[in-house]
Amino acid sequence: MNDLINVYNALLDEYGHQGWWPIIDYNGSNPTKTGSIKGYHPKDYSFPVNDSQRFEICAGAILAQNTGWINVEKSLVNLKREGLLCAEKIVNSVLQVRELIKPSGYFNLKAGYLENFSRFYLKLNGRIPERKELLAVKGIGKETADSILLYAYKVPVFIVDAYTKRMFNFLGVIDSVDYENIRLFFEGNLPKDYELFEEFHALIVEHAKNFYSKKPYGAGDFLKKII
DNA sequence: TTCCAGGCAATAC
DNA sequence: GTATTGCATGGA
Repeated sequence: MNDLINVYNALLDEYGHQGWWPIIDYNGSNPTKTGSIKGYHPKDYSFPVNDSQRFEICAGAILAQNTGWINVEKSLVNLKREGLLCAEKIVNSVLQVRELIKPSGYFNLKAGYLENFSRFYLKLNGRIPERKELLAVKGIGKETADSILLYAYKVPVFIVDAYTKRMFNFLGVIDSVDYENIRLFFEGNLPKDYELFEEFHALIVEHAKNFYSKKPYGAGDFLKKII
Protein backbone atom coordinates (compact mmCIF):
# COMPACT_ATOMS: atom_id res chain seq x y z
CA MET A 1 0.00 0.00 0.00
CA ASN A 2 0.92 3.64 -0.33
CA ASP A 3 2.42 4.86 2.95
CA LEU A 4 1.53 8.45 2.16
CA ILE A 5 -2.16 7.68 1.71
CA ASN A 6 -2.15 5.65 4.91
CA VAL A 7 -0.60 8.55 6.80
CA TYR A 8 -3.04 11.01 5.25
CA ASN A 9 -6.05 8.91 6.21
CA ALA A 10 -4.75 8.42 9.74
CA LEU A 11 -4.16 12.14 10.19
CA LEU A 12 -7.56 13.09 8.77
CA ASP A 13 -9.18 10.58 11.07
CA GLU A 14 -7.31 11.97 14.06
CA TYR A 15 -7.57 15.71 13.46
CA GLY A 16 -10.36 16.23 10.92
CA HIS A 17 -10.39 18.82 8.12
CA GLN A 18 -8.15 21.78 8.91
CA GLY A 19 -9.70 24.49 6.74
CA TRP A 20 -6.40 25.96 5.57
CA TRP A 21 -5.27 28.54 4.45
CA PRO A 22 -6.76 30.77 7.17
CA ILE A 23 -8.62 33.78 5.80
CA ILE A 24 -9.02 36.46 8.42
CA ASP A 25 -12.50 37.73 9.19
CA TYR A 26 -11.70 41.42 9.58
CA ASN A 27 -15.31 42.25 10.39
CA GLY A 28 -15.43 39.95 13.38
CA SER A 29 -15.73 41.40 16.86
CA ASN A 30 -12.23 40.25 17.68
CA PRO A 31 -10.26 39.88 14.48
CA THR A 32 -6.99 39.22 16.28
CA LYS A 33 -8.36 36.16 17.99
CA THR A 34 -6.65 33.33 16.26
CA GLY A 35 -5.80 29.72 16.72
CA SER A 36 -9.53 29.33 16.80
CA ILE A 37 -11.86 28.28 14.04
CA LYS A 38 -12.21 31.90 12.99
CA GLY A 39 -10.66 32.37 9.60
CA TYR A 40 -10.55 28.65 8.92
CA HIS A 41 -12.98 26.92 6.58
CA PRO A 42 -13.00 23.14 6.95
CA LYS A 43 -14.00 21.19 3.83
CA ASP A 44 -14.30 24.40 1.83
CA TYR A 45 -11.55 24.55 -0.78
CA SER A 46 -13.02 27.48 -2.69
CA PHE A 47 -10.67 30.09 -1.24
CA PRO A 48 -9.40 32.54 -2.28
CA VAL A 49 -12.64 33.88 -3.70
CA ASN A 50 -11.23 37.25 -4.78
CA ASP A 51 -8.00 39.11 -5.38
CA SER A 52 -7.95 40.59 -1.90
CA GLN A 53 -7.98 37.15 -0.32
CA ARG A 54 -5.40 35.91 -2.79
CA PHE A 55 -2.97 38.65 -1.85
CA GLU A 56 -3.69 38.11 1.84
CA ILE A 57 -2.59 34.49 1.48
CA CYS A 58 0.59 35.50 -0.32
CA ALA A 59 1.46 38.13 2.28
CA GLY A 60 0.68 35.68 5.06
CA ALA A 61 2.99 33.10 3.52
CA ILE A 62 5.85 35.59 3.55
CA LEU A 63 5.15 36.79 7.08
CA ALA A 64 4.86 33.20 8.31
CA GLN A 65 8.49 32.41 7.49
CA ASN A 66 9.87 30.84 10.67
CA THR A 67 7.13 32.55 12.65
CA GLY A 68 4.05 31.44 14.56
CA TRP A 69 0.72 32.11 12.88
CA ILE A 70 -0.70 34.08 15.81
CA ASN A 71 1.96 36.72 15.27
CA VAL A 72 1.41 36.66 11.52
CA GLU A 73 -2.25 37.37 12.01
CA LYS A 74 -1.49 40.38 14.17
CA SER A 75 0.60 41.83 11.35
CA LEU A 76 -2.06 41.09 8.75
CA VAL A 77 -4.72 42.75 10.89
CA ASN A 78 -2.47 45.79 11.30
CA LEU A 79 -1.94 46.04 7.54
CA LYS A 80 -5.64 45.61 6.83
CA ARG A 81 -6.63 48.21 9.39
CA GLU A 82 -4.38 50.75 7.67
CA GLY A 83 -5.62 49.75 4.25
CA LEU A 84 -2.20 48.42 3.27
CA LEU A 85 -2.97 44.75 2.68
CA CYS A 86 -2.68 45.06 -1.07
CA ALA A 87 0.22 45.24 -3.51
CA GLU A 88 -0.57 48.72 -4.81
CA LYS A 89 -0.33 50.27 -1.35
CA ILE A 90 2.59 48.26 -0.06
CA VAL A 91 4.96 49.39 -2.80
CA ASN A 92 4.39 53.01 -1.78
CA SER A 93 4.36 52.57 1.99
CA VAL A 94 7.32 50.37 2.85
CA LEU A 95 8.34 52.32 5.94
CA GLN A 96 4.83 52.17 7.34
CA VAL A 97 4.60 48.48 6.49
CA ARG A 98 7.82 47.90 8.37
CA GLU A 99 6.24 49.18 11.61
CA LEU A 100 2.93 47.38 11.10
CA ILE A 101 4.49 43.95 10.65
CA LYS A 102 6.69 44.03 13.74
CA PRO A 103 4.60 41.40 15.57
CA SER A 104 5.62 38.72 13.07
CA GLY A 105 9.34 39.28 13.46
CA TYR A 106 12.23 39.92 11.02
CA PHE A 107 10.35 43.11 10.16
CA ASN A 108 13.24 44.76 8.32
CA LEU A 109 13.70 41.78 6.07
CA LYS A 110 10.04 40.99 5.58
CA ALA A 111 9.08 44.57 4.70
CA GLY A 112 11.50 44.31 1.82
CA TYR A 113 10.23 40.89 0.91
CA LEU A 114 6.65 42.16 0.83
CA GLU A 115 7.72 45.06 -1.35
CA ASN A 116 9.56 42.78 -3.76
CA PHE A 117 6.65 40.41 -3.97
CA SER A 118 4.14 43.23 -4.40
CA ARG A 119 5.98 44.62 -7.41
CA PHE A 120 6.06 41.14 -8.89
CA TYR A 121 2.38 40.59 -8.09
CA LEU A 122 1.38 43.80 -9.85
CA LYS A 123 3.33 42.82 -12.94
CA LEU A 124 1.45 39.52 -13.07
CA ASN A 125 -1.72 41.46 -13.75
CA GLY A 126 -3.83 38.52 -12.62
CA ARG A 127 -1.82 35.81 -14.35
CA ILE A 128 -0.82 32.69 -12.42
CA PRO A 129 2.92 32.90 -11.69
CA GLU A 130 5.40 30.23 -12.68
CA ARG A 131 7.25 28.57 -9.82
CA LYS A 132 10.53 29.72 -11.34
CA GLU A 133 9.37 33.32 -11.40
CA LEU A 134 8.35 33.24 -7.76
CA LEU A 135 11.71 31.81 -6.75
CA ALA A 136 13.42 34.68 -8.54
CA VAL A 137 11.80 37.18 -6.15
CA LYS A 138 14.17 37.93 -3.27
CA GLY A 139 12.52 36.68 -0.13
CA ILE A 140 10.51 33.95 -1.82
CA GLY A 141 12.14 30.59 -1.23
CA LYS A 142 10.87 27.15 -2.10
CA GLU A 143 8.40 26.72 0.71
CA THR A 144 6.95 30.20 0.37
CA ALA A 145 6.69 29.83 -3.41
CA ASP A 146 4.90 26.52 -3.08
CA SER A 147 2.59 27.84 -0.35
CA ILE A 148 1.60 30.69 -2.65
CA LEU A 149 1.09 28.39 -5.62
CA LEU A 150 -0.95 25.84 -3.71
CA TYR A 151 -3.09 27.98 -1.42
CA ALA A 152 -3.38 31.22 -3.39
CA TYR A 153 -3.52 29.73 -6.91
CA LYS A 154 -4.64 26.12 -6.39
CA VAL A 155 -1.65 24.78 -8.31
CA PRO A 156 -1.01 21.20 -7.09
CA VAL A 157 2.54 21.49 -5.76
CA PHE A 158 3.38 19.76 -2.49
CA ILE A 159 4.75 22.01 0.25
CA VAL A 160 7.78 20.67 2.09
CA ASP A 161 8.41 22.41 5.40
CA ALA A 162 10.74 21.61 8.29
CA TYR A 163 8.01 19.52 9.90
CA THR A 164 7.49 17.45 6.77
CA LYS A 165 11.19 16.67 6.57
CA ARG A 166 11.44 15.72 10.25
CA MET A 167 8.29 13.67 10.35
CA PHE A 168 8.64 11.57 7.23
CA ASN A 169 12.33 10.92 7.79
CA PHE A 170 11.52 9.79 11.32
CA LEU A 171 8.76 7.53 10.04
CA GLY A 172 11.16 6.05 7.50
CA VAL A 173 8.94 6.98 4.56
CA ILE A 174 11.74 9.04 3.05
CA ASP A 175 15.50 9.24 3.51
CA SER A 176 16.37 12.72 2.34
CA VAL A 177 16.49 16.32 3.48
CA ASP A 178 16.57 17.73 -0.03
CA TYR A 179 13.54 19.91 -0.75
CA GLU A 180 13.03 19.05 -4.41
CA ASN A 181 13.70 15.39 -3.81
CA ILE A 182 11.00 15.23 -1.13
CA ARG A 183 8.54 17.37 -3.06
CA LEU A 184 8.79 15.15 -6.11
CA PHE A 185 8.38 12.04 -3.97
CA PHE A 186 5.08 13.33 -2.57
CA GLU A 187 3.85 14.59 -5.92
CA GLY A 188 4.77 11.30 -7.57
CA ASN A 189 3.02 9.13 -5.01
CA LEU A 190 -0.21 11.04 -4.57
CA PRO A 191 -3.04 12.03 -6.90
CA LYS A 192 -2.21 15.49 -8.28
CA ASP A 193 -5.11 17.08 -6.45
CA TYR A 194 -4.76 20.54 -4.95
CA GLU A 195 -7.42 19.89 -2.33
CA LEU A 196 -5.57 16.80 -1.15
CA PHE A 197 -2.26 18.67 -1.07
CA GLU A 198 -3.78 21.56 0.90
CA GLU A 199 -5.35 19.27 3.46
CA PHE A 200 -2.35 16.99 3.77
CA HIS A 201 0.10 19.83 4.41
CA ALA A 202 -2.19 21.35 7.02
CA LEU A 203 -2.57 17.99 8.74
CA ILE A 204 1.19 17.45 8.77
CA VAL A 205 1.68 20.80 10.50
CA GLU A 206 -1.00 20.07 13.06
CA HIS A 207 0.41 16.65 13.82
CA ALA A 208 4.00 17.84 13.87
CA LYS A 209 3.18 20.58 16.36
CA ASN A 210 2.23 17.78 18.71
CA PHE A 211 5.07 15.34 18.05
CA TYR A 212 7.88 17.08 16.15
CA SER A 213 8.39 20.43 17.87
CA LYS A 214 10.38 19.23 20.84
CA LYS A 215 13.23 16.80 20.98
CA PRO A 216 13.43 13.95 20.71
CA TYR A 217 11.46 14.47 17.53
CA GLY A 218 8.82 11.86 16.89
CA ALA A 219 8.62 10.57 20.44
CA GLY A 220 5.22 9.01 20.96
CA ASP A 221 4.08 9.45 17.37
CA PHE A 222 1.29 6.91 16.89
CA LEU A 223 1.90 6.93 13.13
CA LYS A 224 5.03 4.86 13.67
CA LYS A 225 2.75 1.89 14.26
CA ILE A 226 0.98 2.05 10.92
CA ILE A 227 4.01 2.43 8.68
C1' DT B 1 15.14 31.88 31.35
C1' DT B 2 15.33 29.14 27.44
C1' DC B 3 13.37 27.31 23.47
C1' DC B 4 10.67 27.44 19.44
C1' DA B 5 7.95 29.16 15.41
C1' DG B 6 4.07 26.74 8.80
C1' DG B 7 12.38 30.18 6.21
C1' DC B 8 15.48 32.93 3.49
C1' DA B 9 19.80 34.80 1.79
C1' DA B 10 24.54 35.36 2.39
C1' DT B 11 28.65 33.30 3.44
C1' DA B 12 32.06 29.71 4.50
C1' DC B 13 33.92 25.40 3.86
C1' DG C 1 26.65 20.61 -2.67
C1' DT C 2 26.30 20.93 2.53
C1' DA C 3 26.80 23.58 6.97
C1' DT C 4 26.41 27.91 9.52
C1' DT C 5 24.80 32.42 10.69
C1' DG C 6 21.82 36.70 11.20
C1' DC C 7 17.37 38.11 11.16
C1' DA C 8 13.14 39.48 15.67
C1' DT C 9 8.77 39.20 17.98
C1' DG C 10 5.88 36.77 21.24
C1' DG C 11 4.08 32.55 23.37
C1' DA C 12 4.86 28.28 26.11
